[in-house]
Amino acid sequence: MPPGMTAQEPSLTRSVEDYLKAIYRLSAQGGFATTSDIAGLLTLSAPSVSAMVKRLSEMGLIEHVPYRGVQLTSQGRRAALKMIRRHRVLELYLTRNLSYDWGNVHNEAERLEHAVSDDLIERMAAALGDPHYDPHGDPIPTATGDIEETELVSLADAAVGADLELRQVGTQDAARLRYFAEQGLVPGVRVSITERQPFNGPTTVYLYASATSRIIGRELAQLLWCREAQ
Amino acid sequence: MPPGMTAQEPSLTRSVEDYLKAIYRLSAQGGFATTSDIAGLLTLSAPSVSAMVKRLSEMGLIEHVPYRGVQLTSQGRRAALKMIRRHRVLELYLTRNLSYDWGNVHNEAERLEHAVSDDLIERMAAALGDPHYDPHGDPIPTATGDIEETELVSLADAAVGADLELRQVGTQDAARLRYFAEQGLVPGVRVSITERQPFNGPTTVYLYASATSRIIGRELAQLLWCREAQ
DNA sequence: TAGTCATATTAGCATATACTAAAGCCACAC
DNA sequence: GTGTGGCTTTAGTATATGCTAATATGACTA
Repeated sequence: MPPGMTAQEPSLTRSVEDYLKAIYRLSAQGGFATTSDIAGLLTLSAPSVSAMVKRLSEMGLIEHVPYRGVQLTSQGRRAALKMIRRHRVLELYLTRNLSYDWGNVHNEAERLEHAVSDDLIERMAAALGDPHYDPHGDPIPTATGDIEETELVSLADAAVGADLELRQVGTQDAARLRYFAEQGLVPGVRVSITERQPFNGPTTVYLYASATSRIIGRELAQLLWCREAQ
Repeated sequence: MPPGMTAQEPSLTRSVEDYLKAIYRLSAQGGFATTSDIAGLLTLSAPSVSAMVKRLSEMGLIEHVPYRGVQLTSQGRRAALKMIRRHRVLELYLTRNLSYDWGNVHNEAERLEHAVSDDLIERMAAALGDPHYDPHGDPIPTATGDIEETELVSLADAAVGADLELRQVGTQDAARLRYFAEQGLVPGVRVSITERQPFNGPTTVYLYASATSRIIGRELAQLLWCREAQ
């Protein structure tokens, strides 16, 4: 490539963009995103994910360790952050300028983020005064792909009623990790806190993915680090 | 279907939506849209169009007369007008609220029109004060699918520099029709007037599709009815 | 009226993406 | 240290959409 020329990012398909976003979320803490986690997040079958993982790997967007999982390459990370910027700028624009409320805005942004041009996103960002946070308080990556790390809160301390995304499980203990996995409490899942008993009592959470609830004792809840859901 | 329930329009793919729009434009004067006209407008091969025509026909969106061409059914026309409404509302919104100029706005709207929800379009239309015309002066169909017919101007009278879409050929004479077809002057093509000789002289037009120019005498130019290009 | 040529269609194939069913691998448990 | 169960991958298939090459059709021309 001649000097002074920037790499021409190939335009990605909608599916590829969705996979990259999912992998970004699942591996944000530096670990691997597993096939079944991705399948769960995108509501796809594991074999479909396996096939796509192979393609993404050949495209240089992810690193794949068979039977282990995947991580984004810097190219993949850049593409994922671009989609997240698009999503969050769109959510803020639709909320501020077209009276969407937080509940409706996600699906609209989810479709638009694949269709808008970079130019339109920058125009929207400029119209909003180059914002740093979306309507949910999540940080908006810059156009150059930098993002502020989000603070995490443990499930034991988060407010009742909060919509959360589980980001990190704060233990290496296999038994506990297995128990969490059995309960569907893995990084990436979205939960809502429905109740908490007084005097350091258990927290009750609703899992959107399975439409079921879980009661979690304080000791375990303190291990589940979450952030406000996107 | 129980009374009081409205028909659930199945969501169409991006390709299908593009075909319906093209067929609408090509058959706006009541005639048939031919396979090769559609292929030319969408820059696809004729066999690809043939295959899609078969599918659209089975879906009840068009009527197909083999070796003749196609026309929209009322269902297909409704879908086409919905896309045209989306396109024109988007163009106006982007122009008015995000500083797009007429030259840039078409491509952006072309992609967004497949991704926006009805809800978003109605919010944009409301924010614009329920407009009746897009930035090019073309009428915007209503949400219920009504559209005002556009005025046409003959190529002999349109201003030099105008960007036009050929909509209707004002003769039944076979020799003239054949000549127009040979020259690529068929309904749906987009042209720009580059020059006109004085004293009722010929008009020179540039055809975008073939990137060539044509010099057309006044008698023939008067038969070519155009509208401002979308 | 018959031949020729443009246009339309069919045949055969490619790619991207999804699925289910079957087989492979790994790691915990005993 | 081995076995079993769960997760991953492979095999085989389906759909939507595109292409080129070959064939079919129909309409003007001579």
